[in-house]
This record gives sequence, structure tokens and C-alpha cells, in this order.
Amino acid sequence: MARYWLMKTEPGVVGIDDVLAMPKKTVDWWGVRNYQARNFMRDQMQVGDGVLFYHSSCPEPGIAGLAEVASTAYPDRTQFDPKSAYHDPKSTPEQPRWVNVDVRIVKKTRLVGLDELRAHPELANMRVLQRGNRLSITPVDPAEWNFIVERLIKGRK
DNA sequence: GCCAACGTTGGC
DNA sequence: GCCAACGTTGGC
Repeated sequence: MARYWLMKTEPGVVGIDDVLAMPKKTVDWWGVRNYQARNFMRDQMQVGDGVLFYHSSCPEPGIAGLAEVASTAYPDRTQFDPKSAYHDPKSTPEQPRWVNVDVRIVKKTRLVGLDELRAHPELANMRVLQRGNRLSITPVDPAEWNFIVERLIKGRK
């Protein structure tokens, strides 16, 4: 059964326009260094799962588009690169610690900002709206996904 | 720049 | 295994 996720990225590093410019509009979701987020990718994500592509740490935080999981998890290339800020000296190709999936943009949408998300009681339980939330990948309820896609994206302007 | 939240580290 | 200190995230 398909699942739904919200995945955060900093548009100053890799934003939705950067991914649209890539071959197949697909990016490897490198750089996750949190075990809970890693485990979501490793243990639960399946090709075709829905993704809310979220911009964070930027002037306009919010959902910037719809995407989908385009691969199962495989080792994150940056963990082996000594020059990368994401290098993990304790990780080896034989026993990689960090993985990522590929994410493909389905469509860029208008920016659905945090304030707008907060305005709807139907979305009040979303992890991304909770105070102090830091987890970069969070599951999204089917009802929340449907509300956002049907009411906030397709249903408006 | 502030600070809440929380994951990670390391001494014991 | 505990837990204080430290580091990071991310909205404001």
C-alpha cells in the first residue's frame, strides 16, 4: 500500500527548481543523518509513494511541489566522500550507515506556506507544524495528503 | 540572532 | 546505563 511522506530540503542547497532541471526530474536524497529519517527510507519507502516536497530554512517555508519516491533505499554517496560535510568516517562501503532514496518531481505547485497549513484544523496533527519539529522526513496521513492535494493545491487559484 | 526541542556524545 | 553538556534544526 502506498504511503505518503513529507520531505524537507533547503532550497539554497537543493530546491524544487534544481530538481526540475535534473535528468528525469529526479534527485538522490543525500545528506540525511538522522536514524529515524533514515529508517523511514530504508524500511518503509516504496517506489511510487507520494512526497510533499517541502522547502525549509528559507524566506518562505512550505510545500513547493508534489513528488514521488523513485527508488528503494541505497547507500548515500556523500558518506564516503572525505571532502563532503556529510562524510562519515565510521561508514564503509561494506557496512554503510546512511542510505537515501531517489525522489522524482511530479509537479511544481504554488507555495503552500506554513501559515496556510496551520490555518486548517484538518492538518493540525502534521509533524511539520509541531513546535520544535526537526525531523526532516515525516509520514503524512492519507487524509492529510488528500486534503492538501485536493483542497489546497487543485482546489485553489 | 534568538531559542525551543531534541538527538548525540562521552565521562562516570 | 545514566545524564549533563553540547550541537543542530528551523521558524521567527
